[in-house]
Amino acid sequence: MTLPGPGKQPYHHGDLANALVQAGVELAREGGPDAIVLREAARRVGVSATAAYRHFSALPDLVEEVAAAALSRLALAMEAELDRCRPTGDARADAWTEMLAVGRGYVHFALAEPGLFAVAFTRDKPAVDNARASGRTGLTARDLLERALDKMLAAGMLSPDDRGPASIASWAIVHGLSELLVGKLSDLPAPAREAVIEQTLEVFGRGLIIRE
Amino acid sequence: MTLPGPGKQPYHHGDLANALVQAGVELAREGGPDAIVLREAARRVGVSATAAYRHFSALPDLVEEVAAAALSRLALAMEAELDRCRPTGDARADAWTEMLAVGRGYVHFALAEPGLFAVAFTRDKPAVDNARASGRTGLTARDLLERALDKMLAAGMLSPDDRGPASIASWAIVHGLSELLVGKLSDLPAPAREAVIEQTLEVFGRGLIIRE
DNA sequence: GTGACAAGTTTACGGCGTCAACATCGTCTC
DNA sequence: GAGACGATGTTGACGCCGTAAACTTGTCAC
Repeated sequence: MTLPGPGKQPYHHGDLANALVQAGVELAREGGPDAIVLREAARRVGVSATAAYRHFSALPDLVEEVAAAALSRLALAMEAELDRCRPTGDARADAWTEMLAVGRGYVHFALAEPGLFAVAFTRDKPAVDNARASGRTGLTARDLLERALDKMLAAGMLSPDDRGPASIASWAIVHGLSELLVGKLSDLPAPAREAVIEQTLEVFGRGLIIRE
Repeated sequence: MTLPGPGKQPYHHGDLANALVQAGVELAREGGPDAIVLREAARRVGVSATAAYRHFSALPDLVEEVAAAALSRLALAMEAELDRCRPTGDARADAWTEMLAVGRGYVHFALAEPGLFAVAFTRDKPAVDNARASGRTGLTARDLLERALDKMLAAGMLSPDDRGPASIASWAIVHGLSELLVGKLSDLPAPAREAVIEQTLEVFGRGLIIRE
């Protein structure tokens, strides 16, 4: 024992559940969903392999928590991108700027944190509590997208008939673009990647915006 | 031993590599990428656990083969959807019909075979040989998409300036829609799902097609 | 025939998720 | 205070997984 004083760790951790989720997030960042390994998370927290079972019924439970944290970080990244928008007063321009920011935030998060992004959309759990999956403003990634679409609608640049379809279509375009850039198109050099993102969002926007 | 006659299996399998890939495809159908388990594939083929190592350097090798097979099936599904198109002679209408068929084939395959679809886009292998990943006509899923876009271009309904961006944008919209419908939106009832697919493709198409 | 090589087998190792049994702590009651 | 008790961690064990090493069986070339 090298550290005297209060260094001796107590028998009980105190906040093991959160610590394990935190470790799980780190593992997910390093290697995606499959890298979330119960024994390794426990090891990193400095606790025995089976201690996690006092807080999670099994591994998928922990993965679900990590997924919620990942979704929250996605929302935070989108909010950060939104913060960089400076409104001009032109409702139409501002609405589209917000829509672009939301989309860019989504895709850039996927590129910056591919492991977390993959965990966030791991499909083997039914539903995630929205409260834990949200960002600073309490809104989820999807909420942020819906809000941008509502502003486009309010600005008269989106047909009411399109409001419904636009919801899933917008999500699909940013999600698909993210998955492709992180996966099959992962060898695109960064500059080309940025161009692709802008062009894709623009082409998609033309389908939404009412031609005047 | 209950079966007499020629039932005694030979020491050498004869076509073990293919048999293992076939078993891997079946496992992937049942449970996605994580369900591809070497020992189980060997068990199903009736061979010892380590026999696979005579044909694959390790598990990721087998997964890669399964992924190629899955991509091939995706292309086949898209070709089948294309076969149902009856050309009208109107180049513009036919081009868009083909585009829709390609997109529908993509999304419907994902919904019909979510496990294979997930394996096809598992991201931990660099590249897949296009020959093995193609369908009946020797074209990959992406090739089929590009061909539809070329026809739209030839029919004058797609601006040459958009031809480049349209490539990835189209892929992104069908891919993102597939991932969402199989994942986070998996509880959508089938009829609503079909409506979403049609509406999404239509909204996206409006962004591509030159407004006359 | 015999020797080399390809293809399958057995055995073994460490890592994983998980269960059952045991240990330690704070807390609540008398 | 004393002691019971529930929540939290630990140890040990089990079966499954991927993989490596050494051995066995079949085939074909000479």
